[in-house]
Amino acid sequence: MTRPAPGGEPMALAAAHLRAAGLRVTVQRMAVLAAVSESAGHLDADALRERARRVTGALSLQATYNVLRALTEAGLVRCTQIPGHPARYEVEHRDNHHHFVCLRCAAIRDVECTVGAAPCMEPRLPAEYEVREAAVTFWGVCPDCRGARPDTSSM
Amino acid sequence: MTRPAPGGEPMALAAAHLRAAGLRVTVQRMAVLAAVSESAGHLDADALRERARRVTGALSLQATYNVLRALTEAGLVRCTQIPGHPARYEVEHRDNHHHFVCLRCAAIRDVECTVGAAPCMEPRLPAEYEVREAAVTFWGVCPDCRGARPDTSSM
DNA sequence: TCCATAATCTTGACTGACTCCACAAAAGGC
DNA sequence: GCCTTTTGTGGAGTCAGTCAAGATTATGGA
Repeated sequence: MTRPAPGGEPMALAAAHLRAAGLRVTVQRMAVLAAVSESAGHLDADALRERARRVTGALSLQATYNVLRALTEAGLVRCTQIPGHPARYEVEHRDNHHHFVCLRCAAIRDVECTVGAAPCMEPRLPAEYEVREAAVTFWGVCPDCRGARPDTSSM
Repeated sequence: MTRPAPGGEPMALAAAHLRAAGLRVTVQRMAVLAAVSESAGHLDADALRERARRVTGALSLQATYNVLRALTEAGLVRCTQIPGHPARYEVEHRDNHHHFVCLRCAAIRDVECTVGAAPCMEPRLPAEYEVREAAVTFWGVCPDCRGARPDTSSM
């Protein structure tokens, strides 16, 4: 039996990532980062807090937000804000992918870039505008929701 | 002197639009719709309420939200939700344009479609996904902000 | 023109997501 | 191991938006 700590390897990995990013290594940060990594992505702050608590025991909501902001600023985590829903977090892969959001269940699914590596990065704007990022969000209905209820909504 | 009502022609126009959309014509609705039309677009509910109040005198925030929802559902107004900012409204032109958002001052500017009429509408998703809309948001720095402060932020 | 009725507006309380603040706790360099 | 600085905690507060109930008002028919 060689389980060093609750959370095991993901925690060690998280610690390494934190250190590499020049962040202080705390139980809370490891736990939250591990939670983001382990989930398939797209969990909100509260869900991540719940998961992290399995390791830390207690974890304030404030701390969760602090950690997530630190991780986001360090480039370890990507924050996806979908209008009308709490912000969700996923591991930063730097692949510039986009998102499909289900209008019914609000599920999020990653979508590969439609065109090349940085799609739609050539808006028709005067040169003075400095474009740094393009976020594409596809709105629609996911297979699960289509199956459950053919199509009642018209929006 | 033939000024029929405070607000004048825009109000009459708004009334006509409301009637055409099958909505009841109320002072509040005319005032809000006129406010959306007169502004260059991209005002939030509170700003629109302020403008509408010049005509209606009093107007509750709740009524403003009700009216904006009715107008949006009727297809007269388009609601643009930028993560981290209150929802903003503009007249629906059905031209499928997108938005540029300044990271510093949060100003919004319309952007013509990058490719054809419905850009990026071909995400690499299984056929079971029903895509209804694609929203493209460009994040960057507007000319005003670049001029005022060369470039201090790195985000 | 008046009236009945259903849609709309007002007021006030409430929710959810997130932030601010001050103090306590802990990480990491010496 | 000590000390400085960064982090985390708990509680109050903010902001955008919603819910609910009763008062008003637009609209179609008599």
